[in-house]
Amino acid sequence: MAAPRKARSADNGARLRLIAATATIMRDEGYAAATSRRVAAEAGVKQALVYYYFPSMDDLFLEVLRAGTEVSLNRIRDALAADDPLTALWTLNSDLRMTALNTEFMALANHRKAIRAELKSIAERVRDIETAAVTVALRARGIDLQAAPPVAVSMLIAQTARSLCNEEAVGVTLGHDELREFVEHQLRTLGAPSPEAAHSVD
Amino acid sequence: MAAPRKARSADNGARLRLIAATATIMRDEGYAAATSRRVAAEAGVKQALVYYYFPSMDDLFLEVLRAGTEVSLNRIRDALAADDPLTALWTLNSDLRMTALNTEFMALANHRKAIRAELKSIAERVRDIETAAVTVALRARGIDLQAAPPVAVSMLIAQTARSLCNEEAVGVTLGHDELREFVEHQLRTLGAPSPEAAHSVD
DNA sequence: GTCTATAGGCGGATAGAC
DNA sequence: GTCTATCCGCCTATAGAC
Repeated sequence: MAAPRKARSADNGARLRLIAATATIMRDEGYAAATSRRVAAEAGVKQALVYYYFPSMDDLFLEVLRAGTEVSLNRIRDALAADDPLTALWTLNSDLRMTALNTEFMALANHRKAIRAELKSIAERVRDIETAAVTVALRARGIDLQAAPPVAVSMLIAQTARSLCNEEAVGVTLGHDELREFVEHQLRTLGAPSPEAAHSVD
Repeated sequence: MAAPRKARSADNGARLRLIAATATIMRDEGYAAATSRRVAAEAGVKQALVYYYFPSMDDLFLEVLRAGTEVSLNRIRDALAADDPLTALWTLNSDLRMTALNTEFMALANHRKAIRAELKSIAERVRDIETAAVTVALRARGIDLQAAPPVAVSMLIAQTARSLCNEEAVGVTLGHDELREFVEHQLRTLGAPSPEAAHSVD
């Protein structure tokens, strides 16, 4: 917090470049490769500057996580405003680009308290947003919310999509076509709001 | 391969202790903490001995993975031989003990070819075993295997259980009760082999 | 099979000049 | 705000004694 945050004063964007560089290296080579020297080089600055902006490397990792959060949350909110929130949820969590970085942070979170707390907070915000969208969608389809709690349906869709991405990232694809087809079939079946339910919402 | 494998000759179990020590440290502090010095200390030997048994630290990581494989596969096979394979699959993958180590290896696999290949091979063997058990269970329940492909059902159950564990490991529990209850309700519904199906198998 | 010793490098972090 | 220079520790890996 001692380091400048929004102070766009004399800073040439080095802070932002450092955050972006760290994310890139973590994604491509793992958190262990994201050293102060490597991220500085990637950002085009000298190593000591890292410690001008961030008290320690752990703080930098935390900032990488925070920087991605608002962007992600907005993407999620936008996507879930679409016609079919259930399919949107599936597509959203099938995005392979975030997978590697997520895995790194999960691994980090297992051993660093600050990362764990931040990740928990983010995960819960995401879940709240996704569950809200699913609630609306299920209600519009006339589905009994007691029998199929929106939060459970939301998690099922999102976690399944993520699991497929995680596996794909390490080259495992056995059964993926079948599971994708199965899920997408269920989504199509639930696809359109049922007529009688549409009335009951009026 | 130059290092002794099953040579129980004059070795006091140092090799096995090194593998166990590495697993412990990876689980507790992450793969980056599993250095030759730390694992040697944990195993009660000197650092250089690590390089007598393993050409490099990466090779040691690989051996940790391999050592766990046979144990795990047997556990899985045993569990799935139970009365209710679907519930067994759910319980099996809800085991919190393996979670942290799995996460470490997933992260490692994203950046090391040898680990990735080994993990892929293991994952596919596990999937084959689990799918076989699910196939039998679904058939016994008279479920249409075209509409619900065993590999998809198997993945859905296993991956959902694992996702819950992964989240729990970082302290996220929002919605877990609802999802567990939902899944377990579905499992109960599918619980007993249906009478007519039982006949059709005769 | 296990050790001591060491080479040579990279790591986090700080002091202080500009 | 960015740099140079530096401290000091830990790392992987090897050589060679016992």
